[in-house]
Amino acid sequence: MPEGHTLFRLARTLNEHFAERVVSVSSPQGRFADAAALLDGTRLEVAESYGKHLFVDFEQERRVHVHLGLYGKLAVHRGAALPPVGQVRLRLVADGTDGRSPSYADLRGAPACELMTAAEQRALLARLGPDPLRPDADWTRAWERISTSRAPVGALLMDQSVLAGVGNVYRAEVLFRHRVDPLRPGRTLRRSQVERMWKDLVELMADGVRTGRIETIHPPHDEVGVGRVLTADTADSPVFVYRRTGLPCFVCGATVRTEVLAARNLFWCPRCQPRFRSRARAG
DNA sequence: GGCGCATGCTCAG
DNA sequence: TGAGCCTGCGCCC
Repeated sequence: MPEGHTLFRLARTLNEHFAERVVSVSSPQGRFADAAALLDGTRLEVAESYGKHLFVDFEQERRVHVHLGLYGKLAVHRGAALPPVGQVRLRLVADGTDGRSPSYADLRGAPACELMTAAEQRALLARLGPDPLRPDADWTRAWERISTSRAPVGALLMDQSVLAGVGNVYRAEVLFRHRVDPLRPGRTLRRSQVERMWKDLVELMADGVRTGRIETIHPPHDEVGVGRVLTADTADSPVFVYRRTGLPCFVCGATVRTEVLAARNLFWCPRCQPRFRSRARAG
């Protein structure tokens, strides 16, 4: 599931296998062949993620930018490299002649796999909002965007320039956990509410890094599920509303709904997240 | 086996 | 707004 926690784990795994090692770099599929030839036989220094972006730094200030998009995959394996299967855009191999365990990694299906200069990387990072997985993240930058936007909060949470790393699953789940109407305009939210949602995302995404899965139900109930008690067996679902269209809400029993918002399927409970109405003004 | 959809994002129009 | 990327999965046959 390539939301931010997946990229964070991938960077960590790449470092465990390849950091500070001389690697063979190739592009069996051919679409990254020129860049691969440039990097081949050089030292991979470190991998790092920002939001849903992955950067792999090589010696001589060379770095590869990878974005997995909806269905890109990066598989890392221990052991000697097997012949590539399918369309392998990028392959990294550490053959073990350095005395460490041999490893290899294959990248498939990614919309972005490219060499990037330091200036290009800075420009890309400058477009990203705070990433809940980064300890130095400043959530008030997200608040500044949300509090001044008429756009629905359900669209703002998916906007990587507002928050980096949040995808469709975390969007739906955090809105449910805080009983927020996804269509509510950003600027009608209170600062304290956005702060609570941010802190919840920090914990939920850190859990995602630990487990490798998005699990937003912590039975029998948790403080942020905002003091609510589960009224149904949730054993078959790790989440409250994501992809549960037509099924009963675990808290109130109402039917979970779906609607397209910002070109993506949005899931919510119409009773737990009632439609926001701006306060009528006396006049 | 075929089909359609999916955790994302960019670009053309 | 729609196509594109071109993988993996669940579902249906």
